[in-house]
Amino acid sequence: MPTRSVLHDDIECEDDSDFQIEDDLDLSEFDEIGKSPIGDDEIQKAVTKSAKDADDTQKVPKKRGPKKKKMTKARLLRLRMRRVKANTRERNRMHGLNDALDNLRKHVPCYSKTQKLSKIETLRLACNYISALANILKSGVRPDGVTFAKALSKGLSQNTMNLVAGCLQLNPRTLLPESASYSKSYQFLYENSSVDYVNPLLGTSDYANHDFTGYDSYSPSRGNTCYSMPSLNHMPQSSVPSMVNGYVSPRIMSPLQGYTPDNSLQVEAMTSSGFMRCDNVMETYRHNEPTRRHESMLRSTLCDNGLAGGSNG
DNA sequence: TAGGCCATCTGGTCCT
DNA sequence: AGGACCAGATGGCCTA
Repeated sequence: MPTRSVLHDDIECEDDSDFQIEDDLDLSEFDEIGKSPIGDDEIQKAVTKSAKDADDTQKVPKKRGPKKKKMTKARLLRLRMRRVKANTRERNRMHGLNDALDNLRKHVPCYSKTQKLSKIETLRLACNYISALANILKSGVRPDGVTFAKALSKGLSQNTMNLVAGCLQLNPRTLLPESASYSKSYQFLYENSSVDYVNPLLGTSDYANHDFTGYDSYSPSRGNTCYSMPSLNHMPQSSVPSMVNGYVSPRIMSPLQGYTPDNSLQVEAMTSSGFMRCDNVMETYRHNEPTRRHESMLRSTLCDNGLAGGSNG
């Protein structure tokens, strides 16, 4: 049975003589607590509190049982100081925990310095991310963006879901169960495009030299290329990706879609040198249902720019 | 204003 | 004895 220590022992005070300051009390140990020295005011607070505690103990009626240690003011002060030290350690411990959590935030798909994920959402997203990646390894199948986003979003709050959707350049509605029609249009964009689409979160060798820990990585202040996303300007702030990772490989040409306030879909294409606006396909896709004509126009535009293979029909 | 999130304090427990 | 870890309580801040 291990001995156990308590920061506040059961106490019993007998008379005023208990409150003589012990001669052997060495207060020098209280000069520095943990890594951060405590100020005079903190010591004074501790002394004041210990004195109050000592006063309070006089009101406690005596109990039967083994005789408890006498509680002197000095002893109370010592315990109080011990408590202060423990508080400092606990603070530092929690800071370490938070640092680790911050580190984890940088390794999950949705990292933003401006819109920090909460602790619980960070842990949930990390779990989902690990599961999703494990499934990919296990199945060897690369999921489409919507499927991947849904896997990431399991059990997340709506705000975090929006963030995930923004990271993957999806309309947040695509992650809702009742959004089959939205998913459909995205499936078209991802699966039927003749361009070499690469899921932003499923890095390939093309991404080896890039940091995909978060879209902040591509902010101008970090010296990376910054692409504009005009068609996303009207999206709810929580859904706007300040920059989306994964679209930087020179060979990547990806259809990019954004939503206007009336929920219409616009399509742009993007290359390593920036967005290429496909003017002749900028007609809005009402209700997100791209027509054969839209598809054909998009393909021909991409081909004209040497960014995609020939038309598939 | 209620609820979510967070930092901090605190006492209990376990371990060395 | 003392440190690490944990969970409950509390108060502050922010947002819908």
